[in-house]
Amino acid sequence: MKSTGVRRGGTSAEVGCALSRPVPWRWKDAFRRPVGIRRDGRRVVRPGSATGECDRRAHGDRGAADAYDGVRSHPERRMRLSKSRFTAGLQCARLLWWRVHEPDAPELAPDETRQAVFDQGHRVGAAARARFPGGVLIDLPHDAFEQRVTATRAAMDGGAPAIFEASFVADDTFVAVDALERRPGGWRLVEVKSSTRVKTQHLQDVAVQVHVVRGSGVPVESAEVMHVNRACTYPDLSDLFARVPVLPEVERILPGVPGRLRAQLAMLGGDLPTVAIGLHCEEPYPCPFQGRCWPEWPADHVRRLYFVGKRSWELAANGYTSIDRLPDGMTLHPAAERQRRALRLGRRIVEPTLAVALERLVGPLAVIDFETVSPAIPVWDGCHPYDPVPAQFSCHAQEADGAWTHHHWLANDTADPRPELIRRLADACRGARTILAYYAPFEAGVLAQAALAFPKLHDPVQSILDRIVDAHPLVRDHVYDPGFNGSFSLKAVLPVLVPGLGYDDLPIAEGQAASRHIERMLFGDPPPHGAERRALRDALRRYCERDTLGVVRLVETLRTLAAGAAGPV
DNA sequence: GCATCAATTTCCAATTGGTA
DNA sequence: TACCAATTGGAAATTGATGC
Repeated sequence: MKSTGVRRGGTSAEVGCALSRPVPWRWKDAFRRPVGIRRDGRRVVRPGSATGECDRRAHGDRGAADAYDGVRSHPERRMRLSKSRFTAGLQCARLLWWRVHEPDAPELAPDETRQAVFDQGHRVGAAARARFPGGVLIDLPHDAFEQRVTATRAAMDGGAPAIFEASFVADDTFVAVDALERRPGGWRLVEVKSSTRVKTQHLQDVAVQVHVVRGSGVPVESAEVMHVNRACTYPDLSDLFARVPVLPEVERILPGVPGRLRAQLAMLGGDLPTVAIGLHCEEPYPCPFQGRCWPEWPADHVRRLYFVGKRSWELAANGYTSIDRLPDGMTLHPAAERQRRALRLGRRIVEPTLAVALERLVGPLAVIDFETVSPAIPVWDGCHPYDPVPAQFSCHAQEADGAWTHHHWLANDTADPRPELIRRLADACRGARTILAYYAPFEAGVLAQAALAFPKLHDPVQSILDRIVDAHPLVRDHVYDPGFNGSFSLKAVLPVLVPGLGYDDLPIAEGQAASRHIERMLFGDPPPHGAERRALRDALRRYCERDTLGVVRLVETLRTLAAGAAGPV
């Protein structure tokens, strides 16, 4: 919900910046229209309200279109839009233009993480089909439009109770409906989503399908979003899906669909359009072409302000582009305030409070890290869709003499990994008085859930939870280095505070990639074998080990910094 | 994609303050 | 005293950052 900037019960919030007495800065003050009305009736212009550089940059065409004149000069193909193109076009005209005119753009090739999301979606889609007995799949090549439409008609005429990938064309737009279900009074259109709830963008998705299906002469009497149901608990998968009727909401959107389709087709007939960058670059989905439209944000740009989120767009639009030029009265998150000070000083800030915070870390220490798998369709007892289940851990544990020993375990088959993992982890942490994890709520949550599923594991889990401490606030609440670029994630912090200990040298360098590889190793069809499997397991071990070693070195660095900060400045 | 936690914002009702 | 606007404070909802 977007803030209107006006509170209930009065209009005076509209004139806040010009009140005669000082008022505390509120975030929304930065976002109101650049021109306000003072209580005395005079117009005021807020500072920095001239055309923002943000807008000027947005016009920064890179001439990419020129390279594709050849594509554009081809004779017009009649069928230009599809369901996914339509929704892309709703997000941004440039995104749609590039998708159509430059389909082989490297930005459009899914990276490992996006591919994993798509794969998960395909598995969910296949499971959804099993919920429609007797359904017929239109199993033809993706781009065989005419044959698919013909096959769909044949299936409808042949009395199929449900048709998967039911294909239709109208208004130069092709859609393939996930499931079209025969009903007494017509047909029910079902859109399958691997999300756990209906989202607003799903409604547009359904709307364009209803428009095209009805435009093909097929009566659509209801429409549903069929999404994954988090309440479902393995082994009972009978309620894996929830089905939500959405036709009333969709009917409200439908009148606008033909105009949007026409506008998109007209836009595609022209040159690359100009669109200002903004929030739509990130919502509802991060645009793969950000690299073409966005400048390289300087270290002091408000885009890099910690905890700023989408407000950065409004700040920039109102002329506030530099963090150190934000008004002094603007209250920031304490870490963002420290970031602003560090940028103004041009150096790292270490608060004297760091030493106090480090006193909590009573040795011997252990540092732990998990890698998890979160299948949309649960596979182990007591699990719900997307529950993260630990399948690998790394632990650096301090011996009595202060030396570090590394412990590690990685699942190797489809058995539930939790009992074995927790037994080994409890062993590894036996001598530790403090157990550190970076962003410990994640590890703690995963452990607590395992104890719920396996009551026998309660005691070892509780013993770990009693000693666990989060390393993340040690950095966020006490240290800022301009090299952090507004992030306190381990991947942002470690290369700055522990130079030389990054992730660049590792074949697997990121948690989501690790998760995807573990899933492939355990459930792949076929799973990797032989040398490939050994290499994969080695890469996973090295990644997880780097995370815990990183926290070990990080704590050492923090102790050195704290000792320096405690002395005379 | 999802979950969690903490921070922030919004909402709503109660209270306070000013004016007629 | 009645009324309205402004302020306050707590609850609920949303957002942002982090993890996978």
